[in-house]
Amino acid sequence: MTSPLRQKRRLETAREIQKATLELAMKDRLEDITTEEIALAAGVSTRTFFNYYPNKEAAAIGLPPPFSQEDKEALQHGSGALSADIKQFLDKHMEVLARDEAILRIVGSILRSNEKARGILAGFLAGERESLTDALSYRVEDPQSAATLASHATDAIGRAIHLWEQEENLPLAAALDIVWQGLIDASRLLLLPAD
Amino acid sequence: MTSPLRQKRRLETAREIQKATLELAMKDRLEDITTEEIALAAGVSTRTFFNYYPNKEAAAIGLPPPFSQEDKEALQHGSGALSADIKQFLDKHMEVLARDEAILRIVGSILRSNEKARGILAGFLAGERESLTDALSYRVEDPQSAATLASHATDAIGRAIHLWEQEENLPLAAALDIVWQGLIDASRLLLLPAD
DNA sequence: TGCAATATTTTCAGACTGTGCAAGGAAGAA
DNA sequence: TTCTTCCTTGCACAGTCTGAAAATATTGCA
Repeated sequence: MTSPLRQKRRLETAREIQKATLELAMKDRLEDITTEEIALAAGVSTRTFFNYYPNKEAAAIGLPPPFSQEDKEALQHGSGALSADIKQFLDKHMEVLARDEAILRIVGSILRSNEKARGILAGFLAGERESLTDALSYRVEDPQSAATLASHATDAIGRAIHLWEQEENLPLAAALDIVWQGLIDASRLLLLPAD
Repeated sequence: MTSPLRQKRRLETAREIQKATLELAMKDRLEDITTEEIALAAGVSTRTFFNYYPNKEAAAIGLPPPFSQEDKEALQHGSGALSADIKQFLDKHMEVLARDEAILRIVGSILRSNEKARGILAGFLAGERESLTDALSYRVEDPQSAATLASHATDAIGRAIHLWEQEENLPLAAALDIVWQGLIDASRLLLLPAD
């Protein structure tokens, strides 16, 4: 059994390595940095680096916050309008993401140019989406609709981050508001009959 | 200038290499195959392999068909209900994908377990999504809605393929129909007020 | 405190990936 | 044919990642 102290230390080291990775990646592109440099900067051996992350792209992404169990349950048992409840769920998650804006920005820029990093994040998001689908299945009978909504939700987060990266002085929460409105409008458009 | 003949030869070789990659990947997992083995099986040198694809994951994915320019223009200038026109656009694309069902199935299974491959495909899809967003911008004023719809569209394709992989005897086109219906239903759910 | 058990980090060796470069070969153009 | 261009190849080399075992550090407990 791993003691809580050790788990905490592990998380700290993981974060140290991510920090070192991102700092180096701000000067050079991630591709031009070697794992050796990162390990050196983080103060661990190369082998230890690989004990924490399978590759430097994963190190750059770090350990993104998963959807909160509590929030998922709240969504599951919510009784408001579905769209309002989902929006609230996303707001909560955005709040968590906003705690590490600096990291989010750098990771975002890396994701834009690095396919491998995108793939790793996509894998993580697929898992999150699945867990969200499960939660939504309690409120939506049709599995396809539940899956669609979960997909819309993770998508909205991604697009909100994208918008926030582009627009100076637009807070994350506000970016989500805009994206969300776009989603609602798009839904309306999809239900519109021909002119 | 590259002569048409050479371009054709190049495409053929690219396909040969993909074929060799997929054949080997059907026995072993892609991770356990070396580029050397693939090159040998494809009858080219390792160095040539890397002239065609930057890595074995890209070789497995090959050159996925992009959205047809013609179809995008038809969507752009279409005058039917937006949802019907998008659906038709997707139907057309699915038809193209269905021409290589065998490859699609193997690639699908690889994508499920291989992050790097996912990343490569994600990058490709991001480009396609962008071009679709441009096309939709002619019919939808709000950029967010256009981006949302484009995202929904590529998403639907992905989910349709996923469904088709799971359900025995469900044609690709039928899978898209189901997924699309889920999308429409989800749109309706999002516009619903609280109970 | 100090020992034993356990977890972590490091060292080392080695297989595999991916690129630059220069030589050789094949197809198309003149 | 001869020239040109593109493609393929072999070779060398830097970098990635893994397995195994030795060296350290941490924890729980006497």
